[in-house]
Amino acid sequence: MRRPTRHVSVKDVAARSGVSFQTTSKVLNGGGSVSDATRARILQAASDLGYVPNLQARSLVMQRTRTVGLIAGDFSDPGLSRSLAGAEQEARRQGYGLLLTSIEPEGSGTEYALPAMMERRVDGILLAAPQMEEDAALSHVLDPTLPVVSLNHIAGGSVSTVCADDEQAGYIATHHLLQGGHRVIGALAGIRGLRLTQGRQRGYRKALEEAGVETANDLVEEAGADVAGGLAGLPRLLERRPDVTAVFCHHDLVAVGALTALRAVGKRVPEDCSVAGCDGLDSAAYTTPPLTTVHVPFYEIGAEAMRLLLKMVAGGSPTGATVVVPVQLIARASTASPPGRDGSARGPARRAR
Amino acid sequence: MRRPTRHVSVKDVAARSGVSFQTTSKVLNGGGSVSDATRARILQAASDLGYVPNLQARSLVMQRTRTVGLIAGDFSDPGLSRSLAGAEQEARRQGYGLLLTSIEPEGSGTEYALPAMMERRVDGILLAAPQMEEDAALSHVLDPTLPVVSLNHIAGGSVSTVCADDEQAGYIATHHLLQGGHRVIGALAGIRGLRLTQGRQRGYRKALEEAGVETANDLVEEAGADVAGGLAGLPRLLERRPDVTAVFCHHDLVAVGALTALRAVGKRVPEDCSVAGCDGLDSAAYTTPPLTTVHVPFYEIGAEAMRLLLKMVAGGSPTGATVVVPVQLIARASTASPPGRDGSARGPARRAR
DNA sequence: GACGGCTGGGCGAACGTTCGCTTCCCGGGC
DNA sequence: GCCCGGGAAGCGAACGTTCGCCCAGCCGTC
Repeated sequence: MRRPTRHVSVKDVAARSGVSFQTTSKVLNGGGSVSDATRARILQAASDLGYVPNLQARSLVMQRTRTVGLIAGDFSDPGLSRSLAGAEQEARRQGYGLLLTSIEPEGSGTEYALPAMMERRVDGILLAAPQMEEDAALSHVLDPTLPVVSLNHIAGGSVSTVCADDEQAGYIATHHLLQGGHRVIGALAGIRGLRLTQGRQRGYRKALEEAGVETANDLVEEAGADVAGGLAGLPRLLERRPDVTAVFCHHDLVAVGALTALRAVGKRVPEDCSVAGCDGLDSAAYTTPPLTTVHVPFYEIGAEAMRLLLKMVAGGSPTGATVVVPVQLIARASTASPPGRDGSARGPARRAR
Repeated sequence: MRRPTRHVSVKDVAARSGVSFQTTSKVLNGGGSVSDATRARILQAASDLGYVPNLQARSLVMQRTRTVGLIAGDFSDPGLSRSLAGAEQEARRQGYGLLLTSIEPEGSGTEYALPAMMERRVDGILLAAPQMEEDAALSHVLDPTLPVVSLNHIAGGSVSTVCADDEQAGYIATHHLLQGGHRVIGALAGIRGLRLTQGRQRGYRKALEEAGVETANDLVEEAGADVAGGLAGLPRLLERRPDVTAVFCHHDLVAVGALTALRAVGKRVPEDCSVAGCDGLDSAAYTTPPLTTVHVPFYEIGAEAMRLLLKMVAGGSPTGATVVVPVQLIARASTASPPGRDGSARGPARRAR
């Protein structure tokens, strides 16, 4: 079952240029003191033969693979796939390979993904799977000497994370609605238990409390993170609280569902009800009406996480700082003043933060 | 710069169980004739020590890495990211690692991506980057002994590909519009030069020709593959041909842009103009109105491509069959009969295929 | 003229595996 | 009592690198 053709190795190059293979190695790595003549000869031979260094062998002696692992959740998730793009780009920029695994929605990655990465001796691991937040055992099974960065909070707290300022996200979206004059603002919350959801929810409540308006529990409805969740969640919310004039959705996809659901019950957006999303997906710009949202720089988060990870790899330290990335409001046409109020966007509720 | 902690190797396990490391290796790989007693002792020692085999070292002697490379274009592209998911899942199922690189929109991948994979001695490469179609040099620089499968056509023709039946896609979308009674059907074509675009365009023309309706060049407008393309392309088309009553968009994202653009000029969909997309993105179900589209099984395409690649890897043969995957129409509310015609969806234009 | 330093290059070892072959020992058959 | 067969384990080599150390020659210097 061996591959039929042998690759050309340093020894082949050495034989062709009449030196020892160790000297060849020196030359090919730029080091050592070798005369210009032999250097040229070796380089020539290498290019003649089409020599490609074998990183496996190099890794063996160097004890580092210049490869990092990335354990991802569902990369159909647009946010995650942007982060992946950022991480990949940064790894590539620094000359690292990226070994990708995803884990099933139920799984924690402990059974397959982690062993697969360990066997391949990755220099570090980037975690990008929300479902890993649940797994308390994870931090035990993780090699404590291996640099790990996560885009999600990991139980145990020893893993450094890079993520968006979710509290700020919830805050500025809600604040924007308050500024518009809304006083009964519902929320379609994300996946229960996730730090992200908790953060956005905290921001939402904080904004409401600061403005001195109602923060009742029946104003928030769980809606998951996809369109179907919004489609189902909004009617439930509306049934309980028909008086809401604005809804803050933890996710843009949920907002898309909410938009559709509102249309279905005959409510106009934004005239009858405003909708604000969160995530800043590209597609949010093309809903009807275009969705007000909070832009989360997923790409930069992925890149920053990889940057941090590689710094830890280079420094040999398994722990690093935790980074929180700021977010930004993008106001569009899905939010306006509530019915029966003329549209002074800059209301008295404005607060500094 | 070496990693501070040594990993435990077979020698460590051997030392602890009092046998030679080769015997340990035998046991750990299930082979050889070893007494049950020592086998148990070795297994125990391995688990005590937390032994993790080193695939680098194994690869070195086995001459295969159980890792395949995947060179992707932009994986913010929803279709590509679905294919990626399918490919990853299949690789994982078969115990292969996946080394991921993406290439910049301009690049062909020859400069960085390919060398990076070759150095890491991947067992095969999956190509998933549309822009590689352009690069005629690619098939030369590719190691002819290395199994390669592509999701896009590769110049030179020696690379086996797995892709959707794009001609069928264009055909059934157009056919559906014809069935609705449309006779002036425009097209917003995808990225120029791509096989995918050519195929879909061919299907579009074929359906029109079979129905005996006009196939003028001024009915087709280039619109790329994203929302902005549709946003810009539709007005251009409409200006030239204000009489179109239906538009076939090569991509759902383009259709989203077209929908928005139509709304902007005061045309109702589908009453004034029908719109059909192609790709079958999830988000197409949630546009206003929900988009009629052709479902392309990206996930299965990715999985099938990986399956083919791994079969080639196992068989040691660098070439394999080319697979064309069927597609399926999903009729939704964005298509109906043209204005001034009552809505008999099953018109006389129906043809078998 | 001997010695020291520098330069160009070689050599052996190590990294962690797998694989084929040899060795040892024990039991059974003639 | 001898030989042979077979099971259990060991040994050496190889995979393709990097690294530290050594050695031979040459030049300059006192």
